[in-house]
Amino acid sequence: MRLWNKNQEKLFFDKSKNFATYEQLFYRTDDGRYVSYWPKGYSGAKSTLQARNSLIGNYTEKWVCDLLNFMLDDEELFVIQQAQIPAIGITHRSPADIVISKANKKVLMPDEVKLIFEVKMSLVWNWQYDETTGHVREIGDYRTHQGRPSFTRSDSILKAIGKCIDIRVSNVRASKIPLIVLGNAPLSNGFCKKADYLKTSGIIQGFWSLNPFPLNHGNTRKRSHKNGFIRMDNVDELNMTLNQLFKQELNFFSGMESPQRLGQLIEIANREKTYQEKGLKFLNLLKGS
DNA sequence: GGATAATAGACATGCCGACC
DNA sequence: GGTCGGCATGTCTATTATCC
Repeated sequence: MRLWNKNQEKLFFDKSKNFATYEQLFYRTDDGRYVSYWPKGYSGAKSTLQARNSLIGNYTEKWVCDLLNFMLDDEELFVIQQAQIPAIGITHRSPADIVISKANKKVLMPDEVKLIFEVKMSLVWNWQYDETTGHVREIGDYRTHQGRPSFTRSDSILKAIGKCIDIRVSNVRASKIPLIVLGNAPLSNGFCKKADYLKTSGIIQGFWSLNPFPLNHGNTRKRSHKNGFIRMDNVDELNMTLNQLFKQELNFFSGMESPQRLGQLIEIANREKTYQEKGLKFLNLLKGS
C-alpha cells in the first residue's frame, strides 16, 4: 500500500466515469481539450465545475479509510467513516470525516474515540482526457494549473481549524481526543507557524500531508519547525507517528488565570503522590475553576 | 530602486444531500 | 419544495518576494 500519488488520482477518474459524465469531471477548453483544471495562463472562457466536488470528497475520504484499515494491526481498533459523537457536538448534521474508535459503530461515546481525522484532500495534478482513446493522462502538477490544493488555501485551513476548535470547546469530554487534519499538499508558508502553535497549545495535534511527492520536479517542505505540519513519506512513517500519538495519552487544557490562582492550584495538585496523579489533579482543578 | 511575479486572504459559485 | 450547511473550485486585490 502506498500513500497518495498520481495513480490514486487516475483511479479517481476511472471509478468516477461509471456514474459521472466527462462533462462533470473535466473542463472543456476553447481548443476542445478535456482538462481537470484550467492550465496556468489559459485565457479562454472558463467555468467552475461543481458536480466533481463531492465525488472528490467521498473518494479521498474512502481512500484514507482503506489506508488506515490496511495499516492498523490492532484488532481492538476500528476505522469509522462519517462517525457521530453526539456528546461532543458531532451529530449526524456534521459528522466527523474519519474516526479511529474502540467500538465498531457509527454513533460513538467520547471515551470510545481514539482519534478524529478531518480530511481535506483534492486533486493535486492536472489531467487530460483523450476522447478518441478514452485514456486519462497527467499533464502537470499543481504549479502548472490554476486550481490550488486545499492545504495551500488559507480559507480551507481556517475552516479545518474552526471545526477543530468547535470540537474542543464543545465539551470537557473532548479533551482527550487528538485531532489531525489530513491533506495531500504542502501547507502554505504562512500557516506553518500557526500549525506549530496549534500543536503546542494542544488544539490540533497535526496537519499531515499524505503525498510524498506532490511536485513533478523539485522538493517540498518536509515538516514545520515544531512538527505542526509533517509530510508523510511512506506508510511506515504515518503508522509510527500515529502510534506515538496513541501512546501519549494527551489531555487538552486551556484557561485564563492569574499566576496566583495557578500557583494555588499547583500547590494543591502537588499533594498527590505520583506525577500522573499530580497532573490529573491539576487538570481537574483547572476545569473546576 | 523599480518592475514583475508570487502569495495571502477575502469573497463568490453552484452542486449535493439532509432535513423540515 | 424550500432551506441550509458542506464541498472543492474560481476570481479579485493588496501585500510580499524576487529579479534585473
